[in-house]
Amino acid sequence: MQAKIQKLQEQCTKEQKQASSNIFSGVSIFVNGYTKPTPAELRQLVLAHGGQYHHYYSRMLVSHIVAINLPNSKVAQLTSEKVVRPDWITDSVSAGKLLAYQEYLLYPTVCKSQPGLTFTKHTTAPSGGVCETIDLNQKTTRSIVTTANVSHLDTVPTNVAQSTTNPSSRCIVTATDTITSVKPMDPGKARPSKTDMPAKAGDRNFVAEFYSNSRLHHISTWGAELKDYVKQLQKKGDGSFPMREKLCKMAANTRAEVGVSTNRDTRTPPGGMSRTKGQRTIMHLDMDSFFVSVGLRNHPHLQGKPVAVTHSSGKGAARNRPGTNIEYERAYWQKKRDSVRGRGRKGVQYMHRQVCEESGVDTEEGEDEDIEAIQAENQSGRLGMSNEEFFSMAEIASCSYEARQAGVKNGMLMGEARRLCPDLVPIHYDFDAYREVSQALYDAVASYTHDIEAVSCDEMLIDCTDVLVDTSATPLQFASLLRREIREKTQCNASAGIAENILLAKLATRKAKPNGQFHLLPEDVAEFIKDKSVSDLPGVGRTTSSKLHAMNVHMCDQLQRVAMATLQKEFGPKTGQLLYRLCRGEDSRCITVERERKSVSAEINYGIRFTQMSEVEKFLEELAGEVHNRLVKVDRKGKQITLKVKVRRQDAPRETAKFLGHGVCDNLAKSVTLPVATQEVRVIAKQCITLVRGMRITPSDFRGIGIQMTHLEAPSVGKQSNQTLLSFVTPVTQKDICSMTTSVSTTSAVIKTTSSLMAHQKTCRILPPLPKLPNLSSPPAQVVHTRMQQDTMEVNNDVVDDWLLPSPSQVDLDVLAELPEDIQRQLQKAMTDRQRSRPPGGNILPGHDSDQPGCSHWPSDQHDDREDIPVEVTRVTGGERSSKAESESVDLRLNLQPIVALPSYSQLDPGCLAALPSELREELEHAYDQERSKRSVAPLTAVATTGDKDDGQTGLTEVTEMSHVYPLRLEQAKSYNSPRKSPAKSPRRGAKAGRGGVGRGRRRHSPKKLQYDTRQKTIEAVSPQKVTGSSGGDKDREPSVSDAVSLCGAVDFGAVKLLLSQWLQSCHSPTESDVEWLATYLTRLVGDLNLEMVVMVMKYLHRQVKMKESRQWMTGYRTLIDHVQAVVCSRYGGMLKLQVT
DNA sequence: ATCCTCCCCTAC
DNA sequence: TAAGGTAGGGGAGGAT
Ligand SMILES: Nc1ccn([C@H]2C[C@H](O)[C@@H](COP(=O)(O)OP(=O)(O)OP(=O)(O)O)O2)c(=O)n1
Ligand SMILES: [Mg+2]
Ligand SMILES: [Mg+2]
Repeated sequence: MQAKIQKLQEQCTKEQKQASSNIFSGVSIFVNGYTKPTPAELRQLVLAHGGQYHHYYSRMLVSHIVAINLPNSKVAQLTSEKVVRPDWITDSVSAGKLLAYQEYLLYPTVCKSQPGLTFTKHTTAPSGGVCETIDLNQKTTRSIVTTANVSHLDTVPTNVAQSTTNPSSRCIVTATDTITSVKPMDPGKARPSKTDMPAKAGDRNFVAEFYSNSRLHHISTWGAELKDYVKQLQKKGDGSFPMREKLCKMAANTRAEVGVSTNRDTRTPPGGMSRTKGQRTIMHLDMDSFFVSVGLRNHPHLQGKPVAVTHSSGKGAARNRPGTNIEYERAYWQKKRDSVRGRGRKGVQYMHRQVCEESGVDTEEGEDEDIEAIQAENQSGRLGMSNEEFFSMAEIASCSYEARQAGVKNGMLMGEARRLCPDLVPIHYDFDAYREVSQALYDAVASYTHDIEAVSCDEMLIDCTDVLVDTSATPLQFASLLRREIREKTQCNASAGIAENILLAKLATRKAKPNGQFHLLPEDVAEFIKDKSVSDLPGVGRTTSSKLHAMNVHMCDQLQRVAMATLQKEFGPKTGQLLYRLCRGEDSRCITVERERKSVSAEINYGIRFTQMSEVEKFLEELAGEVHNRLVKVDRKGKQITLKVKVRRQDAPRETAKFLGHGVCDNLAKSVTLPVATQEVRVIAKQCITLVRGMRITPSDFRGIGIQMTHLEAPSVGKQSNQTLLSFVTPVTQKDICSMTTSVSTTSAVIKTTSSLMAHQKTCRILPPLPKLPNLSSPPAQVVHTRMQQDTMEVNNDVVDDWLLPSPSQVDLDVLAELPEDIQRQLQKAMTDRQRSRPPGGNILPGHDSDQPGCSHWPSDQHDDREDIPVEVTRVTGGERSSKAESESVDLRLNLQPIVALPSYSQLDPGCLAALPSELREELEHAYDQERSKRSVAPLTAVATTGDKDDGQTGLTEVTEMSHVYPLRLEQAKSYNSPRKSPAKSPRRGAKAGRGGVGRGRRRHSPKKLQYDTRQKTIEAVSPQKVTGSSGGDKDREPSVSDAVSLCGAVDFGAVKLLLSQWLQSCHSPTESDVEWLATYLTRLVGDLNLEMVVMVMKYLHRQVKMKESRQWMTGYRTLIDHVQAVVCSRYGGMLKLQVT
């Protein structure tokens, strides 16, 4: 403590010495929240010019508060405070004299609604240190300033401290200290100029900066590294473990001392001698509150205190950044809550549930959405100054067991944690140290055995069977030894669980923690597992446990009573069986080494804020570089590139609750399969840029971006004449190269075959025939082949694509470059040839791309015979943390490319066809006739569109679906059914090739807008709220169709559909009020127990919306889904089987 | 059946 | 302020 005070004082005096003027003499500032310039810079300025700076607020000491915005509360308490903008400081410095602060008041006219600071009226800090106010007796730091009440305690030059070998030389502060300030100007660190800009994507070095601060990135990376490390150990090890001698001795000593049958370990056969044959002994070893334990080595005085590792400084954040609307996110999560019943969380006991209400949720921790909600509630709540005011959206990576007693959990937001545990002390990350401790942990164990599976940086599984046989030690002896060694080496505690399998070992560890060990014996398993919550089972997470929950299954013994068949039906064969076995304590998995890597990816969903598409593209290049590096690191190339994007949801506020967080988003994914695996940044970047352009997202709406490579292969294989190939490309101008952003793209299936064939036929150097597309009369391979015999070499940019080949403008030369040269030539020939035979132009989209020379896409508004050029597929999924309805993926086909074909005739279920209304069937058959005659196919949407126009009628999808799914049953106890598509679904429906896509083009051609009046008409509904029979016990009841509820007078489905169809066509996007109206109508239907109608309406909407390919419509539809599910849920305690996809 | 693709889910 | 990554398992549903 003294040391700290001294340091602080030194720091201040030192800086004061440098005072260059005295303009701030008598001025003593406190900076609230984030400012520009940063508080650190303001501090420097003020100190440099004779003023004083306080790291937290004290009315006694502070003459001016500096802020750029203040939370919406407690203005009344601030009446006498001088709250000024930062430019008062800077301007004064510029002017060389103290300017009148009145000109710089943040709120010149103080009114009642003026936002106020979040601190209490009173000030407790008595001692007026120049720089810091430190009160050793002040226990409740929170009573001083809530926005700055606790900050990291190791803020005193951590570098200095850490570079010191003697930990005790580090700054020491006891937990009761109220030193809460000194958000550090670490002398050693070049912080100041770095931190003054928000870390936004696009900033120089953002990617590196982000990753270097991302705990999840770190643990992920380390996990992989350690798996690899173990692999290497196993490969290189000679099987000798000298250290085992120690264990041998230990075992021998114990036997000598205690005798075989008296220690606690008594029932454990030493050395596994009496172990059943084939039975293994598994030890699970896990560091106790890992990050905290490591961090506390530098803060021994914090031992025994509630501590959390977090980026939060401990100051409250500015709550009301301009543009934020926390209420929105609150509402969003609230809605989710309503549509997901009883979501559970690990370690949270299920509480009794009434229908769909979520009693469990309130106790649910670690859910950022809930926390956001809670924070928002606080926000709108009372003005109280206390601790609850503390606001931070920073996540807690790890918290000490003391903190856990208060309910704090890993992953929880700091704001929420501080509500549960006001004394929670935040400490900084120390990634280097974690990594070192991890290594020490692994090394310690590895000196005894290599039968290890790396689970994570703080955790591993050990198959002890051999060691124990070898040393005649008991498992607990081995555990003790390991833990002792780990503690000696790392000064951190580990706990160990021992059992006959992985599952039980993990459960045993949980029981052992903290700093303990537990051997679960086979005879105790049944009793042990019985009253474990199902969510305690590893592999049972939020979704699964909530499904189980809905089946009224909470404890393992309850789960044991569910038949295997039931579980498999509900969860799938594997998962069903897994659950069946897990709840019995059975687990036959062996500890494994990392097998072949299957994917490599990099994504960033934080700090993504763009204004220009060019920034997006630049960022993609950076990310591509990252992916490239990672591919190189694992020595792999990838053939499929997937671009994952988070997009701000249409109605979400631009400013997220969490600073620079991603907020409520739609998820889009788009992928391309290359003809040849690649590692190249340029290739990856270009592909991604092409993909992202195709998504047509407003740059400012990006919230997250990721690139994933799959279909990995070893680079050595496909790597031939690279050099020459590159030179082959060289003649093409730089401009050309840049503009050629799209690769040869066809369906994955097609490509896959193609490339495998290529590999096969490498020797003959002839392009393999391109495989037939499904559903199409084959574009004959010979055609392609023939064309390739011709010879021309020019590459022209403005070409139209052909049947199978992409347009040259879409060929990525880098990809091309990876092909064998002969093949390249053939390709080029083929393309130039094709180019001659087709007129150019006509496929350049208006606007957007037209200004970009090489960026022509497949035409979107025309479908000629190009259905076979399946392209990338874009998908949209509901917001992050998907749940139930929201999690369903939606194919929006935002990109223009996808052109869709009818399924091959033979694929049609004849019965299904027969079941269609005659007009529809005729139309469908006509479409097939057309296909047959002109070798091209009427796009499915043509059919769908028909349904659209033809209002009395149902479209194909709907009909088939209805006939299969109906009667749509209430899912009551069945909402645990897979949130995904219903198994009884029409096979047509899901057909990827059969969806959306074309509808867009069509629609564009005939935008016949039924105008506004139509919509208005639609919007007034009639509702004689006639409640027939009701709730209790009518779940099994056949929902009765009632004609009492109408939408604008439309009662039967046909009429309703007509209205809806008019509505859908009348406007580009639905207005909120319209959606609300519809929601009201649906609510009434539910009230009328007319669920059948609800389902039909929803399905109709679904189908239409899908074809609309509009995010706005999709969002509207989703809103309705959420609404309907919530209403149905509250009424019936179950959910409808509705599709969001 | 068995493959493949596109996701969701889970864990740290 | 805040750093919300990453990989594998597996289900659904289509193709073969
Ligand atoms: N949501 C999470 C969970 C974990 N971690 C990091 C910090 C943890 O210290 C480390 C190890 O995770 P554990 O699940 O092992 O948790 P702890 O080691 O912190 O606690 P314990 O193992 O004692 O339960 O991973 C994280 O950053 N975010
Ligand atoms: Mg741990
Ligand atoms: Mg762990």
